[in-house]
Amino acid sequence: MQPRGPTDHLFQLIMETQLLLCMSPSCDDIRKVVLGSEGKLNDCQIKFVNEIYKIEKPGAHPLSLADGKFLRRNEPECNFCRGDPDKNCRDCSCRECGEKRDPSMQLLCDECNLAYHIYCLNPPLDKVPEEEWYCPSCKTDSSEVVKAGEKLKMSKKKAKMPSASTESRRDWGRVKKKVSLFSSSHSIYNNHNGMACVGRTKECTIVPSNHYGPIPGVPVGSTWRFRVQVSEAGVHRPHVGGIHGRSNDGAYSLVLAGGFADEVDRGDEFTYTGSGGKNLAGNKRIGSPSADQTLTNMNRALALNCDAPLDDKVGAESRNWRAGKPVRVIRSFKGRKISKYAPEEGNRYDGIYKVVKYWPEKSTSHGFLVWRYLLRRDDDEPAPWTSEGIERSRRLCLRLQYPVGYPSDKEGKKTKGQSKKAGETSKRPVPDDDACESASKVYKADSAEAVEAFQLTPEQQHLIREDHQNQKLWDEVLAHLVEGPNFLKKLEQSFMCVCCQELVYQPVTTDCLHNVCKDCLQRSFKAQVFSCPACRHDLGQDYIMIPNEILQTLLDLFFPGYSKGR
DNA sequence: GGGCCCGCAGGG
DNA sequence: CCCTGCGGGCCC
Repeated sequence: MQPRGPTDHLFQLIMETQLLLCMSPSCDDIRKVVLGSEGKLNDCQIKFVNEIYKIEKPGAHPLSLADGKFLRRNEPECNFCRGDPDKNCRDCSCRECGEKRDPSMQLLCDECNLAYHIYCLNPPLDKVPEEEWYCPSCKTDSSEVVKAGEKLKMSKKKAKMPSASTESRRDWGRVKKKVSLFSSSHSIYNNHNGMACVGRTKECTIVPSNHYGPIPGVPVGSTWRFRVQVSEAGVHRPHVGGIHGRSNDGAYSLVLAGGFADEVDRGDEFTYTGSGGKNLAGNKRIGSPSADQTLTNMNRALALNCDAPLDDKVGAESRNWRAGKPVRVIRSFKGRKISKYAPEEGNRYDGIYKVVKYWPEKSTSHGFLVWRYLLRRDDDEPAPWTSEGIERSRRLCLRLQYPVGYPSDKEGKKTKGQSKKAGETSKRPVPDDDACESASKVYKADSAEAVEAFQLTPEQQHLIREDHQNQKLWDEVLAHLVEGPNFLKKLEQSFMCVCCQELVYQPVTTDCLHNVCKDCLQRSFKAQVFSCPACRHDLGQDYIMIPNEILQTLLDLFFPGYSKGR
């Protein structure tokens, strides 16, 4: 085979990974890691793939870390052993003995990435170490090396293996490696910044980030403990910022968090203050007012939602307020200090509002100019504080969502020093299943009735009947209609492209009845792989890829705007 | 309870 | 790339 470019190498790997997946269905995570990347992986991901390969596929070759590019080392085979499984090789297998046996016992050095059998080390290890590990040539301080018989907790490397739980891998309180030019030791300390500095572990892909209006499947009243979760849900993407928008388009969402004492919240209507004019010196995210605000950036974006020509001098009032662009509004518990409509805990999605007018004014509290906005609610879904809304939230079993795997109190960190007595109310409520115990018990007997069933429009029903090829799949998916919001999640899973792991776009429905993005299938063919990426069924080199327009139309109906993000 | 300041995501 | 930012945990 001729040498190929990096993208094709990636594709080759994807294909091989899929073969692995067929053999080992517990490999959801490698699937995400490998397939979620577009042509290049970061060092971490490469290491991860290497580990999977060592575990799942003895004799496979590690990836190269060079340039962060997605190249398998010594493509197509190791330069030294040419991939011969019977040949010993100290380059792609154990550095000490060169033997390719026991791939799962081979430890990768966190510095040079070379492999060592744990039993080939001197002294040998009896387990894969929990923390970072450095090989004999990289290690410079023997006190940092985990020796045989030392106490070992749950191995980080093990925890990353596909056989481990498929729970989120959020990095609770990140561990930083401090490297000093003058110190030879690999000192490790814990930053313990927890949720302050974590990144997203998921991303909303069913709609693009510049999507106006509700997020499909997220009902009014949905509540998350942390802003990063709100971002993951696609409801309000910035982790910190109050307004999400684009200065030449408009604002998509905002968060009410009581940042300004002179804001007024009447529930169905509220005033909001623009951003900027703050002193962020000292690497701060929120500062004290120190200058006049301007109608630029996010402030301009929000002004563009108003149904009136933009005016950055005196502001403007909408001609027809309902005609303005919709803004998703989230109320944070922090707004409690100035608003009784703020939730007691977390960040709650309260529905769609429109900008009625905006104007500049001198803040009474600090004297600098701020841009002020009046927003008014325009949503058919009942507001969470109305009796109708409360009833609906109950029916939909909405409650404060914590991140998956969020550490519990008993692990200590948080309550240490606070000497909170057992049983005393803690900020951290009980995990999901017990939270609204009494309510869920009532519904347990017939949980399907507990939520509002998802309603299909006549158009959707019609198109589903027309999508003959996917009839069986639709039957399966439609069985989940009774689960309400969960239906869309099921739908998304069922029509996820096995290559890019996103909702299929321009889907080709194969003879073997799988749905793959046309682009993904074309990439496969370009890499000389002519089989169905889902089941390996041979499609033939001359296969004509015809996108399933009915399915595309349906997916656009269910997930408005998602294809714009492609 | 207030000050400090970090990674991260998003826009420009 | 650089700039922005109605978080959040920790230390005092």
